[in-house]
Amino acid sequence: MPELPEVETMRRGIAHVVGSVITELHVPQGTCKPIRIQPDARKMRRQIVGQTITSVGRRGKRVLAVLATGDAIIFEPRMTGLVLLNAPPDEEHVRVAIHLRHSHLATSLESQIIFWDRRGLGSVRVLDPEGQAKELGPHRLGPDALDISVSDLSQRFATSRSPIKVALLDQGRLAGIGNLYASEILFVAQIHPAVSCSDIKAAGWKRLHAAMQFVLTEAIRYEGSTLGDGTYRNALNQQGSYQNHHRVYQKSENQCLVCRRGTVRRITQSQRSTFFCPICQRLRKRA
DNA sequence: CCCCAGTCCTGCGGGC
DNA sequence: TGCCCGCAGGACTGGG
Repeated sequence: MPELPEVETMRRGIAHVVGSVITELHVPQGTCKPIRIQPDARKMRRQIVGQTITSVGRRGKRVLAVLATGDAIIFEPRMTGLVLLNAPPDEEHVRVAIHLRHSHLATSLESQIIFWDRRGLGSVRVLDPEGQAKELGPHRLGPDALDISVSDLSQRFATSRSPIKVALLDQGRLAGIGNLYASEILFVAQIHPAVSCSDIKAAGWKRLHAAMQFVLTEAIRYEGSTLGDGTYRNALNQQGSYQNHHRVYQKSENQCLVCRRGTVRRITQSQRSTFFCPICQRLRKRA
């Protein structure tokens, strides 16, 4: 389930395609239901083949390859999507292959950006600047979790009466956090996941902000989390290792690593699993 | 506007 | 051995 650290790792993994020219677009017709492609393969091919990639970026949980025309290819992995350089885990779930010529290299190497997706909930779209402003703009997506300031964070959340864990998943408020990192961040911030946003005080927003920067940066350093199903991979089809450093996620019944007294609990919030330590993360905090 | 349940989609593991 | 069901949780949709 790629979240900010996994998507940032994918972005970094394909970053050196900047300067390359797109020579071909393949949309294989596999056995599984096709993913969302916009526009259709023929129009997309017309729009991107022959164009140079001028930058590779990230917005929340999406990877962007921006072309010299100003158009951008937007990869949205959702649950099981991967943005790879060559080497997909298997052929049957390759959804899009973008062939490149590294024209800036004397050797003229060829390679491909591959969008691979087992479950097929992800999408690949090419949007012009107007479409990008509409789909990625501030009214659709909140600020990136690695860019937001403490004051902006508290202002955007404090008026909500939702539980903080649920609110953190709202990409319109804040972009990049998903189910796994929401639990990890709240644990480090020592905030109970069921606390209403409106009950969090200034000190709490400060801790949450610091924990968010800390956990996301740490997770990027370990190239993200490859969970038990082994789906998530970096651009070279290698596993991340942050799963070895999780503090609470999928650690129900484990002893808490910080207080050594509490037992990690799993609860369900908005039909999603949340993990926390009931001793470190009290509903009523620090009287 | 705000919030929640339902939906999409595939692969895996449990129960019988 | 095979089948069905539930579960995983990204983002979107419809309804209260």
